[in-house]
Amino acid sequence: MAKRVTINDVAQAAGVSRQTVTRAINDMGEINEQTKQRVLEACQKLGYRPSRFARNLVVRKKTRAMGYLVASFRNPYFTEIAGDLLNAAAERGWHVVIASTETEEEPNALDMLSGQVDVFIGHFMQNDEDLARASGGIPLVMLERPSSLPGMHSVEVDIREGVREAIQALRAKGARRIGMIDSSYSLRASPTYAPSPRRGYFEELVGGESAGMVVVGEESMAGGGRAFAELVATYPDMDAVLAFNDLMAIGAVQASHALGIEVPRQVKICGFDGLTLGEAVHPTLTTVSIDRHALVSGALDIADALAAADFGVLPSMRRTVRPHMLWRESA
Amino acid sequence: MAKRVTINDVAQAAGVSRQTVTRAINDMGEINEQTKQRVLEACQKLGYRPSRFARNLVVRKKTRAMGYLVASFRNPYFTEIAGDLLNAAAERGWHVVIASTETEEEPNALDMLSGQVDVFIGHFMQNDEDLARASGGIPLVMLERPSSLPGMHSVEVDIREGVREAIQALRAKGARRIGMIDSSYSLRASPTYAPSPRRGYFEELVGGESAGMVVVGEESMAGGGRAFAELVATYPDMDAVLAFNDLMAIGAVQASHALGIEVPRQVKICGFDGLTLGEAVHPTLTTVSIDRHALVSGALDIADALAAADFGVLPSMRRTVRPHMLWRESA
DNA sequence: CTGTTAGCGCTTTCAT
DNA sequence: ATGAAAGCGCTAACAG
Repeated sequence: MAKRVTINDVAQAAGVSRQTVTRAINDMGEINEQTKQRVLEACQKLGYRPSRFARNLVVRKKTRAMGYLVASFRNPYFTEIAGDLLNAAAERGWHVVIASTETEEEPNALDMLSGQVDVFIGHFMQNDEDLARASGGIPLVMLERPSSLPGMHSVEVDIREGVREAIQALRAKGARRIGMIDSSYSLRASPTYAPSPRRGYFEELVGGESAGMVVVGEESMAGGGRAFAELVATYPDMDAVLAFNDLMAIGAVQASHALGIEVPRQVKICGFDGLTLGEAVHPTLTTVSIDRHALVSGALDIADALAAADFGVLPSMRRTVRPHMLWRESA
Repeated sequence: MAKRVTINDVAQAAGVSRQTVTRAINDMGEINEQTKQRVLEACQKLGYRPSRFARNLVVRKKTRAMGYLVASFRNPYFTEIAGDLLNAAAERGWHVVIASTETEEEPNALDMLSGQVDVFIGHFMQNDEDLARASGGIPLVMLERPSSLPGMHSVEVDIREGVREAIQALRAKGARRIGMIDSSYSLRASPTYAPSPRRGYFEELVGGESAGMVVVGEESMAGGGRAFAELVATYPDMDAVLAFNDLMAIGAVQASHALGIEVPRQVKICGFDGLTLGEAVHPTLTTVSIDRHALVSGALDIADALAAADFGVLPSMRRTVRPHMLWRESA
C-alpha cells in the first residue's frame, strides 16, 4: 500500500507551505487566487485526501457520533427504528455508525466501534456486566430494557400495560380462550429458553383457564406460523392469540389461510409492535403499537444530555414509552 | 461544557507519565499491577475518555470507514441490502456510517459524512456532476446505476435481462395482455416524471398490444394497490402485471382481494426485487429477484480495491449482477 | 517496570 | 498574501 499523501506532499508539490494548502482546500480567503488554483491542482494530481482524524483532532467543533447496534435486519421493527433514529439523529447533529449484531456477537460489535463513537444505543441482549466490560467505558442507552449500572441508561416500554390492554380488548371483543405465541429469542443469549417478559405479563394477566396456552417459536414469520398451527392443534377451542411481535403474528395470519381458519371470525390475532407491514397481510393486523418515534426521541434526549456532560459517567437516566392498541382487521 | 479530560490530566492525577496511562488503559503489560489500578481509578474518577481521533491518528492500522446512504427505510429492499452490507463489511474490517436520504437531500448527507468516511456507497438519485461536487473528492460506489466520471464506480443490475425473463415467463404461463406498474420515484430528483429504465425495457420488450398498458404510482404498497386498481379498470382484459418492485406488487396483491380478483387465475402478478416479504402475502409473490448478496459483494470488492490504492482517484470500476426469476404463487 | 522523546496530519495563532 | 511555530491527544520507540 502506497504511503499516504499528506498535506506536506501537496505543499511541496505546489511550492507553498502547509498553511497555504489548508487555506486553499478550506476556502479560507487570504490567499491569492492563482496560488489557490495551483494548490488545488496539486491536490488533484496527487490524489490528496485530508485525514479525517487529524482534522477532527484539531478542530474545535467536536463531531458527535453514536453507535447503533441493530439486533436484526430481518425484523422490520428494528429497521423502522433505525430509519427513525437516523433521521432524528441527523437533525440533532449526530453521526450514526451502525453495526449489526445479527452475525456478530454484541461484545465484539461494541469493541469494534468503541474507538469510533461517543455513545452506544441498541436493543442489547447481554447482561449489564458484560456490556459494561465490552463498551470500554462508553455510555450505553438501552432500548426496551431497564438499566441499573451507572453509565447505562434506558428507554423502556411499558410492556405490561400493552399486554393488559390487548387482553382486555380481546375480551371485550368476545374472546374467552386466549393463547400466546412467545419468542425463543432468549436462546441467543443463553443456552436455555427463558420466558420473555411479554409471556410473563401475559400469564400474570390473562388469568384462569387461558394461563397455560403458550407456545414458543422462532422469531420470524415462519416461526410464528408454526407456533400458530401448534397452538390451534393443541387448543381447538382457542378463539384469540396474542403474538410476541408483529412478525410472528403475520406468520400466524398466513398460517390461518393454510389451516382454513377464518380470522378474526374463528380466531382473533393480535400482534405487538405496530409495524406498517401489518397492512400487507389479509386481513390486516391488529396490534399493540409501540411508539417508535417516542422511543428514538427518548434515546436521543439521553444522548444529548450525555454530550452536554462531555460523556462522563452519569447516574442512570430513564424514560418510559407507553404502547397503545392499533385496531385493524385481525381482531 | 467542561474542558475535555485528557490523558495528561489522568497522568497528573495518578502521578505517572502519559505513557504509563496508555499502558494501563490499553492493557499493554510492562506495568506494575498496582500502578495500573491506580491509573484506572484515576480514569474512573475523572471520567476520562480517550479521544478516538487522536488515537486513530497515531495508530498504524488504519480504520476504514464507508458511508452508506440509504434511500428509504420504508422499502425492505434497501434495509435488506443494508443488513447484508453491514454484515459483509464487518467481515472485511470496514466500519459503516449510515445516513438516510429519506428526509435529507443527498448532497447534504454526503457533505455531512465527507469528513468521516473513505468511500460512499448508495443508490444515488442526483446526477453525476452534483454528486462529484458534494462528495468532496471521496470516491463513490453507485448501486444499480452506471458510473461515468473517474472516481465514481458502480455495481449495475441487468434490469433489461430481468424484465425480458419476466415477460417471457409470464407469456409461457399463458399471459397475453401484460400491464405494468411503474414508480414515480423520478419525481424525487426532478420536477417531472421520467419513465424508469424498467418501464423502458418493458415497453421495448413486451411488444404489440400490451405496449401502452402502463400506470404510474407512488412507490409504496398503497401506491401499488391504487395503480393496480387503475390498471384493472382501464384494461379489463389484462391477464398479467409486472410491477416496478415488490413493495408495489404486494400492494397489488392486497388490492386484488378488495377487487375480488383471483391471483394468479385471473391476473398474474410479478414483482421485482425478490424480497423475503413476498412470502407474507397470500398468494406469495412471484418476482424477479436481485441477488443482494452479489450486489453488496461487488460494492465491497470495489471498496477494497480503492482502499488498496489508498482511496486515490481511480478510473471507473464496474460490476454487473444478473437478476433471476423467483417462482412463488402469484404468477 | 517507567519515563522521555518523537512524531501522526492537520489547523490555529502569530509573525512577516 | 504567505510562512513559522505551536499545539490538538495519543502511542511507538527508545531509553533508563
